[in-house]
Amino acid sequence: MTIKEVCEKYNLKPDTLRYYERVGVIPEVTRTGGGIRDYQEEDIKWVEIAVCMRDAGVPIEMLIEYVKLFKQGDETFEARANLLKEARARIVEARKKYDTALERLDYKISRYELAMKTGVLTWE
Amino acid sequence: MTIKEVCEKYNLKPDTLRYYERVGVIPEVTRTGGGIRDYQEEDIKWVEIAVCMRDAGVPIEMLIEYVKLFKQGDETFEARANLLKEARARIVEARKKYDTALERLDYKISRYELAMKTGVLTWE
DNA sequence: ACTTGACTTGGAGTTTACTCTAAGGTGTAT
DNA sequence: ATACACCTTAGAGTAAACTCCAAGTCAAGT
Repeated sequence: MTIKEVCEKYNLKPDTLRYYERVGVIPEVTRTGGGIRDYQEEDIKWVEIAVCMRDAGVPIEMLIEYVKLFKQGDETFEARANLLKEARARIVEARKKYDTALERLDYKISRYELAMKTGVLTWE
Repeated sequence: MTIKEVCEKYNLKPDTLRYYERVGVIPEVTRTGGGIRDYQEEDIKWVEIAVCMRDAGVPIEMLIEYVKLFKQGDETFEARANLLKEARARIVEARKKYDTALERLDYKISRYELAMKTGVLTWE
């Protein structure tokens, strides 16, 4: 799979994928004889993880750390698990804040709906 | 309430609050005769909204737009409601991605827990 | 009155995560 | 073999959201 195809699949720009590889968010991608990236299933799995985690706000640095540990082999199972647990905790925290904001927005929107009928905006 | 006190309350830096005011994320804050910020209840409400929305990833630009509309008065109820609805939709979308990431993390973590017992890491 | 610490402004600097540019190589269809 | 689109790298540039700095002002305590 070419870089373009992978980008289309995950809605990324080629520059982003090259950047991910360069800084180590994903391991080195398989290449053709001529040096052109040819993403294998394994490579695509890594892209998928990266995209999924980035979409949940996991910082680049954390993903780089994970790939680093992965490359060090089986000695790092625990370290990797801990890293994932930390990422998990962060996402749970962020999600709580999203819920708070949603509640607040729902209340405000309902007040505006009312105000659009009565002409008067009131709180609480 | 001084800028420092408000910052302590919401875990912000004074520079952040001044920045919010400067770019219009919150309206102008009440000042003492000497020109020093003295946050009133009303001012603090705005800070609270800003923090809450920022924590949910609502961009600065959107908050600025909201304050702009607010300043224009009662003609903008609908526009404000629409803005809030858009913010809401974005947060809902982002939250979905957080849920996906959490599922994925839970699966991975469980696999690592297993691997730490068996010594072998396997997927699916 | 004077020290001390917190406040003010305008503007420059930083961080994170891309995103673009220039100069050149690859590969496939005519 | 010659376009042509697409690929490569190194390195520079950008956007968003702060964050810091310098130079000066304000206010509370002694």
